[in-house]
Amino acid sequence: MLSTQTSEIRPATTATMQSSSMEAGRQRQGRLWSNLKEVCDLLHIPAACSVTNEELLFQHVQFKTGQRIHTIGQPFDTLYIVNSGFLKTVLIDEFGNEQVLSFPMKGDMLGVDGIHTRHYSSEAVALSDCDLILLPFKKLTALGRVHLELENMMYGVMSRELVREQAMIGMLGALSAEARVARFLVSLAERFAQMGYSSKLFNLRMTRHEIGSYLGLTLETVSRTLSAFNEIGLISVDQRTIGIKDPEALKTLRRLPPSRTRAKQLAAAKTKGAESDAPAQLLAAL
Amino acid sequence: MLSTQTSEIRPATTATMQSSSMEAGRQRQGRLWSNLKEVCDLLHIPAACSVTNEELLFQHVQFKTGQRIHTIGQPFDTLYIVNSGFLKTVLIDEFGNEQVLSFPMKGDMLGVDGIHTRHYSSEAVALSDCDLILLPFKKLTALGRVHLELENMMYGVMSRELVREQAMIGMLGALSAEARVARFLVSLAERFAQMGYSSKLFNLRMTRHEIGSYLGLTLETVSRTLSAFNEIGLISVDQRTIGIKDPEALKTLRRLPPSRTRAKQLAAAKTKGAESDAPAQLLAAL
DNA sequence: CGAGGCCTTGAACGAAATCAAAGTCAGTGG
DNA sequence: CCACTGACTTTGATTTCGTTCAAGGCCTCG
Repeated sequence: MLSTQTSEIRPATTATMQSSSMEAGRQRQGRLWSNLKEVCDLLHIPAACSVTNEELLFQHVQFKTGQRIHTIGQPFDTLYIVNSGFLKTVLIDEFGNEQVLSFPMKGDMLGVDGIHTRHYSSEAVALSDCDLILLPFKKLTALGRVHLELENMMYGVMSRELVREQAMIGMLGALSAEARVARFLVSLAERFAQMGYSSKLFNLRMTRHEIGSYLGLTLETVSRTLSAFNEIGLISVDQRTIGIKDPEALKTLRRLPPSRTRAKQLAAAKTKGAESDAPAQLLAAL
Repeated sequence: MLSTQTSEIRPATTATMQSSSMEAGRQRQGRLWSNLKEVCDLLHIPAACSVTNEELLFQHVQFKTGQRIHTIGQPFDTLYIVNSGFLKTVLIDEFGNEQVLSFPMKGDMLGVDGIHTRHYSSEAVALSDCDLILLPFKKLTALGRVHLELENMMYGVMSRELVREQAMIGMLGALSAEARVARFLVSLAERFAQMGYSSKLFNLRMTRHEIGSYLGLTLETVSRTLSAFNEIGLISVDQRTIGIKDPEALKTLRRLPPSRTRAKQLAAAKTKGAESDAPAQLLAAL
């Protein structure tokens, strides 16, 4: 487990990754540091950063698999950017049940929920060995007043995160189990592609239970749905190894929608009464 | 409908509300304006605002019931704060179905989702006549660099919104229909209390359909759940008038009481196990 | 007074949860 | 090296909760 966090299946740009991470940090006293430009790049913020200020450095910190980055209620003072590795963020309800909120990976920001009350409202846990960049919040806002790209970055990243959560709410509120799992796979594939890994074949970092929690489903439903996708050829599944076979079908798979589909199905059922076209019904209707 | 947006049942602090809204705006050219302090107060941001700069004014705009504040894809340039009235924000999926994301009211900020892409990613609609304060985003960030309370306010409000959405995700992912409706009522009651209205008796501003969309349920389920709460004395319901009878029970409710019909069914169907402790099951278990 | 939205309630169905039992895999220690 | 352990996954059988379909009532407004 420890050794697999960087051993993606088909790390298409291993060389690139390594060299860029060499660029992206300079060793100092056994740790790594990044400058503003590198931080902006990581966040995909178009930083017309005239000042490649080498004095403006942000420290890295490493976490091992299973370690907690921050816990609920802990006093807030720093944000984190994921430089490498995989994590989960969770809420804990009044009886200890975890609700997974996100699976942050390279380029994501952690800790924003702590700004409001000055205490983190969620918990972040490393699912693999991780390298995070520390952004002390006070320092960050002060710098933001001088380097406008940075200020812009902050607002942009927070807004982006908000939009992401809105999409999540929409998904939980409106989509069927199959559609949720399908979209989850697609978004994972896209994230991997962005990071230079293969979007066709990858390992899940999280358990079925964590996926289920994230998607508002049970682990059995997740497992069954993956098996069903496998059977109809949309993906291949072997434990945590996922192969994406038909990304387009996954993207357009959605809930057996309100009235229209149902009408069709009823009509079909009434006219025939015996023709069960199971595979077809798994696909998006309309 | 138009005349009811300010006529809350039992407007406990009508006088206060009116006088404060007199304070909070000065008439100029037929419109209202607010200064920085008033904006901060509205957002419940502790603004140790030394500079009660009267030159620093933000314009109000009024919307009538049903009017759209912004639409999806529209270019973003301003944020809004709700000074009075009730709204909904929605996503529209690829076939026109609405997914309600929030019901903003006094003190809430709108439009934050537009910062990232410079286009609004949701739509906001007035559910009653509304008075909104305009915050041109460019102007706002520029001012934030001078007035640190304002900058702080921005980060704080965005973080608060993020936390709210996280709680929403947790709710949609983990709670039963009854628990969702119960929490919805509790949070509404709390919002009304904050605004100086009664938290015991109020009118819903939205249809069952909109509530259902917000909570990830059908309108029938919402209606049935409200009726069930009414029957067991947690609330009173008459169309859109809701009376909160037992706020504590609503807050802690997990899963629903087996209704008498269900109890009957169970009794009729089963004579085997005699361990049916229906009354105890009325309250949240675990 | 009639039309159209909105709300309530019932009956039947179905998607996902729950309960249960094997099967797989990684790590551990004899 | 291999058996043991415990966490994770798959699959099947059954149950339940929420949806869907349907019908009727209520309120507002023209």
